This record gives sequence, C-alpha cells and structure tokens, in this order.
Amino acid sequence: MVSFVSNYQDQTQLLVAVDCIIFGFDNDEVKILLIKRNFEPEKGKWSLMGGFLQPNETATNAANRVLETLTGLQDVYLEQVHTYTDPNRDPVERTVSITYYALIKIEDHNEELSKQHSAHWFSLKETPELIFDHQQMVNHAINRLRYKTSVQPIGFELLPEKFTMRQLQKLYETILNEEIDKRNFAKKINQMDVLIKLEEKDMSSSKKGSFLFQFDKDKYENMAKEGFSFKL
Amino acid sequence: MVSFVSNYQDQTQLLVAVDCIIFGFDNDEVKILLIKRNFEPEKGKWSLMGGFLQPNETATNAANRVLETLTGLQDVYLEQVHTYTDPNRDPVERTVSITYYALIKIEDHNEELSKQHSAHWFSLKETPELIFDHQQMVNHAINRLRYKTSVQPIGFELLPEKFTMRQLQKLYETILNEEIDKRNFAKKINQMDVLIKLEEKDMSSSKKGSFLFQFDKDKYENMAKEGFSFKL
DNA sequence: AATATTAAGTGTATTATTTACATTTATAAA
DNA sequence: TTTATAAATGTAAATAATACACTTAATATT
Repeated sequence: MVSFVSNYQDQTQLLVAVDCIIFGFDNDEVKILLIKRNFEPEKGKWSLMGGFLQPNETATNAANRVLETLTGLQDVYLEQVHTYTDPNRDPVERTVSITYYALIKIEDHNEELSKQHSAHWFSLKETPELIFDHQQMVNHAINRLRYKTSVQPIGFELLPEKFTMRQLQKLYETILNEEIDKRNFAKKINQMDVLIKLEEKDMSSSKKGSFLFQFDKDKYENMAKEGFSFKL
Repeated sequence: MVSFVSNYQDQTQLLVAVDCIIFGFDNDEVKILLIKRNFEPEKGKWSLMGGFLQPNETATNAANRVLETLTGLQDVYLEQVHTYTDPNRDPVERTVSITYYALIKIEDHNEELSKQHSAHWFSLKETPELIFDHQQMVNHAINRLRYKTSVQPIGFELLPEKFTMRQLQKLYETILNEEIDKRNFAKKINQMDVLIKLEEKDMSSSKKGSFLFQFDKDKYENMAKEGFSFKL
C-alpha cells in the first residue's frame, strides 16, 4: 500500500484569488465592468475586479466581498466558472484564480464606488485589451452565461424589476447572439407562465407604450419543485 | 483612486489540491474509482484520488499526474468541474480543492497500480460513505458529465475502440438515467453520421451477433469545424 | 438435419415543437 | 384631424420527437 497523500507540511502553498466577470445590461447590449490598473505591471491596461482569498473566507464570500467593494451591491447572482492555475499567469507571483460571473442591474450599482476604482462599463464587442488571462476568463464566463440563461431564468437578474417584453427579448438576443421572432418569443415566454403582466405601461419606447412585466420568482420555484424546467 | 490589489506579500497562501472523479463503464453501469484511506483522519472511509498542486504544475498537469499514478494511463479525457474552498472542508489543514472528472476505458487501467492504492470500482448507485465533501464533488461531476455527454461525443472515451450499438445505448441510458427506444436511438446516432460500421461482429451477447462500430473522430472534428453539433 | 431460442436489426405513423410570416392597434406628435 | 411609430397578436408549414412490432441471423438443442 502506497501512501497517496503527501504530508501536508511539505506542500507548497499558493496565493488564491477570485476574479469577477460583472455583467450588466443597458437595454441594448450586454456590458462588463472593468477596472483600469494604475500601477505596474500592465499599468494602464484593463482588468477584472479581483481580490485574494482571506483566511476563513470561502471563494463565494470573497467574490461577494469584491463585488460589494466595487458596486456597493449585496445578494447578487454569482456563479463560479473556472479556476486558472498556470504557474506563470500572474508575472508578479504565482496565483491561482477562481472566476465568478455576477449578474447585476446596472442602474442599482453605486457609481461613486466604481468611479473610485476607475471602473468602466464596456460593451462585450468592444472590450479593451485585458491583463494576463482575463480575456480568456471573460470568454469562458460568456459561454457559461449563454448556457445558463437558456436553461434557468437568471436573465431577470440583469433587468429592472419591471420590464417590457421587448427588453427581455433584446436581452436574450444579445446574450445568445441570435435574432428571435417577437411573436415566437412572446409565445414561448408566455407558455412558461412565469411572468406577471402588469396594468402599467412603459411609455418611453413608443407612442402606444408597452406593458410591463415582472418575473414571478415564487411561482417559478414552486413549478421547478414539481419538475418544470425553464428552457428558452 | 483606491488601490484594489493588496500587496501580494501580505496575503495568506493556501494548500491547493486536485481531486479526480474517475468514471468508467463496464457494459452495464457507470462506475467510479475510489481509494480507501488507511490513515487518520477518516481512516477506513473512501475518498477520491487527489494530490497537491506542485510548483510549476498546472491543475490539469496535476490531475494527469494523479490519474497516471493510480491507473497508469496517460492522455485521458479530463475536464475541470468546480473548486471547493470551504475553510473547514479538510479538518487537517485548510485546502482548496479543484476537481476534475476523468473518463477512462476500464479495461485499459493498470490493476496492479490501483491495487497498490487500495482502489475499488463502485457503481454510482452504491457508493460508500466518502470523506469530507467528496460526495458533493461526485454529484457535481455526474451532473456535468450528464450535460457534456449530451452535447459532445465524449461518451466514446468510456467505451472500447470497437463497440456495439447496444453498448453505446446502454452507456447513454445509464449516464442520462433514462430508457431510450433502440430504434429511435440508432436513428439519431446514424443521422449524425459519426460512426464507422465495421464488418466485424461481437458474438458474445447473442447468437446472431451484433455489428461493431468505431467513432470516427476525424470526421466528427471536420464536421464540428463546419458548425455541426453533436446532440443526443 | 430440423427445430427452438435469443438478441439484433429495421420503418412508419402520430404527436409535439419550432419556425416563418403580416396586419391591426393604441397613443403621441404634428 | 392626420400621421407616425412601435406594440400586440394567430395560423399554417416544416421539422423533430416519440411510440410501436415483426423479421432475421446465428447458435444451441433435439
């Protein structure tokens, strides 16, 4: 019998960080929140917001902390994506990075805080050059988001409480990167029966105005318990 | 402007490990390879095979190393699943664990090596009690495998080079945990046109014998380049 | 040599889902 | 009052998924 666990004492310890891919939606396109490095190395380049894992902190805790630091938001939708371990990925010192993507409602975030961190929202199609392996992280997160939004109703995390059918459709179109027929879209969404149609209309987009909807989270969760699955 | 990156020097370093969920298929059910702990804590309980991340090693390197140590196999299909960071997940010392699942052909592995590690194959339905958070890791890996096998032709990694249509079907039935009609299954697989039907028959399962097939990896990859996607 | 046994191999009809597509309507602005 | 604009809505056609049963090839038995 060979002992398969080496002595814990002899083992190398490493820095462990989390990096957050923060997604927002501005009614027209999906954006990510990046911060500008004002120190070397890679000063002037843009990067994801990150932070080191602290003693007694889970990676999820750390991601929440990092997120709150930059946006002021708590209780944000977060999902772990992938862990990057290339020994040379960070030129300063070897760091393992665990990535999370966050879905926030752009209008909710604290602009003062993000200004303090020289943060800026970028359209996914116009991201600037990123440090290290951050572009890869972003790509991976987008793929995961694409998959997840199509099988779970997490898209609503990116929209205001009340939204129009067109906003919702536009959101899915941008995330999935495909055009959708509006009648077919409405049909599919309505069939799933997870939206509450309000009396209220949004008058900003047209003369006729368009009805506002809300996501019925309780109803969805009850249906999910009964085996229903969201599928777009 | 607030400096968002703390000094690297001040930061806590942690042990980082990989744990491998090793899947195999024995023509009847999906199994995982577990090792029995012969030391405290949790002596006598079963666990995943794991190992610490070494200097200059990526997590994928580490997973490959761990896998070769236990099975003698190289170039095995490996996919990172999730990273576990609860500060108390390992009672001996705080350890971050990155999990990978591996798909191997059971008959290819080195039994001598696995015997040396007190390893044993368990049916997924009859896994023994596992240490720490290893059961959670297994569950997560199964879910990922379920998803991945249905959108990429990785199931073949679990089968011998030559296999019958029924073996392939049985494999999918066990992974996806649902019965499939054999005519519909064959139709779907044949439509995708990624199998080579051999002249050869396997005579072990019936008097009539059943034709053997091979996965045409090159053809699949060319088709994938052209936008084709495997979907079961 | 004939017969029995067993899993392999195969096709069609039905149902459900997805896609394509155009007109009317409510409201504000002119 | 008219005009302009996006919102709202339904149906037919095409495609995909499902349900379902008999014939065949080879071995084993008599």
